[in-house]
Amino acid sequence: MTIRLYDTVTRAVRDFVPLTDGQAGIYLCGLTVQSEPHVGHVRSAVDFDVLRRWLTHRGLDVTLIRNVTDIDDKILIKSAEQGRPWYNLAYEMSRELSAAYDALNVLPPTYEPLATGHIPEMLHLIEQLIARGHAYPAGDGSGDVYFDVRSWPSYGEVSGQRIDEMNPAEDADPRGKRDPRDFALWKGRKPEEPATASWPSPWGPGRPGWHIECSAMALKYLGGSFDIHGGGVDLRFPHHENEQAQSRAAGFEFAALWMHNAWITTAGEKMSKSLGNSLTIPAVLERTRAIDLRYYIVAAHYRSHVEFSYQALDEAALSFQRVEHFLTRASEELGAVDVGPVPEPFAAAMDDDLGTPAAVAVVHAGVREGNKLLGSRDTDALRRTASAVRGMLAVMGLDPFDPHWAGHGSSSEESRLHDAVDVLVAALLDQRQGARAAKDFATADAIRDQIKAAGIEVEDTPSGPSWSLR
RNA sequence: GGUGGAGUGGCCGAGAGGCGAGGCAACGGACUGCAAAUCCGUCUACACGGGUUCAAAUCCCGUCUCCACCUCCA
Repeated sequence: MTIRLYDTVTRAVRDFVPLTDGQAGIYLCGLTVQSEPHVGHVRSAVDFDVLRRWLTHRGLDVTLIRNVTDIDDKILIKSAEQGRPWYNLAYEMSRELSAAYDALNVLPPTYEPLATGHIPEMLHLIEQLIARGHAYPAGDGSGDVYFDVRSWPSYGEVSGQRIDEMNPAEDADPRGKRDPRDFALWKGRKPEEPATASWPSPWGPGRPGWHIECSAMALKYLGGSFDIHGGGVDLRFPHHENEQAQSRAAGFEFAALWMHNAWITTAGEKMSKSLGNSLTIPAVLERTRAIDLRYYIVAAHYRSHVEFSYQALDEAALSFQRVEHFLTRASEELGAVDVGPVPEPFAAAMDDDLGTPAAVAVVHAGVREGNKLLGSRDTDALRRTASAVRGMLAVMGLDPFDPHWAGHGSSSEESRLHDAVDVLVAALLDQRQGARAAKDFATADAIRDQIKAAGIEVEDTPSGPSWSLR
């Protein structure tokens, strides 16, 4: 059993060999909390949650650090537009983001550090870089500090770009840079920026650049070398390129392997550009259950670009509900079904660079097999199959019996409502059964239609009729 | 200009030299009083043009189209 993962830097699938036996350290770039999270935003959290769960399942002790960038140009600009403190905007959006993650059953990371909580670590790292000759304070009195890309020969290794081939930002203000590609480690405070958004430093008051934040937090919580660094493909350049350069230039090994998830787009465009807020997580969850949305995300390979559409989402929901329906039927027949061991083909698919599409196909094969066993005498085989299906779903964060899902949208009030509806529907179904027994099918069907009109589907099973919301 | 990726059946989406992923939809059959659910079956696809090979969706050459990144967007 070897887990193989695609490494962006070497552009190949590699055997995953933990730096420390039995452990895995993962740093995942979280979001800049400047607006409500949309479907695209949560993909990396969901995909890396699946990675984390799988590594854990394989017996590794996983440390997952996912940061929150809570100070940044956009936060300052937006909060100024909205006439409120930047930290209030960042905090509110951070809470929205946590709620979205939680709704999708993304396990909390080991720790979720805030950029603003790690200024001393960043300052220390910048000082190390200056001491080693890889960074310099701007000569223009701005208080900025830049990384010197020309001083680091392997600059470009993460994104495969060569400095001299890069499109120089021709309209960009060179400020005090030696090379236009040099990036800010520290940004001197500008007069129009709020005093609360600056911290003292050896180069004057200011705030950290984006890239140094992640390096400092990764190094603090995972050490100088760790196993996996992840994020969305867009972060490859410049963010991850810069993280790698500055961390290695400071003398650390940094990440052994880089993973990047692909985008979810709408109408061929980045979600952030299109349609304003229509695809925010709260908006999507108004019409689609969170577990169905998670299935939609997980059923695609993490490195595949997904073109979001409600039609595709609804199809995915039907597909998942088929799986869920089987487990419901099986547990009605067997009583509680355990989270069982996963079948070998499933494990092989997951080991192969998190092959969730193939893994999902194994789930469906199990469902088909299980459906054949429903109502048969072979309850042992049914139990084995059902618990395997549940086990596979659990490791993808999609176990419908996970109490986590019950915690969302199923309050005790809702469960009382369910019980009340059950009594009423059962009474109607009794009437229908009576009509059926008397071969009065017109009445029986009228009752069924009446129930259906209320949005409830009736299903006749060997053990009698049952109902479910449709 | 540079870097990376993609084009697969009605739809979504895997795979990456030879055994028809899977799902959704449709159609046929079984089951059912009729349905629903379920099972069985059908729909044999890989942008285009060449080439390599016994064998190409998969490798090579060329072409077209699309996307992302090179701007502090997951």
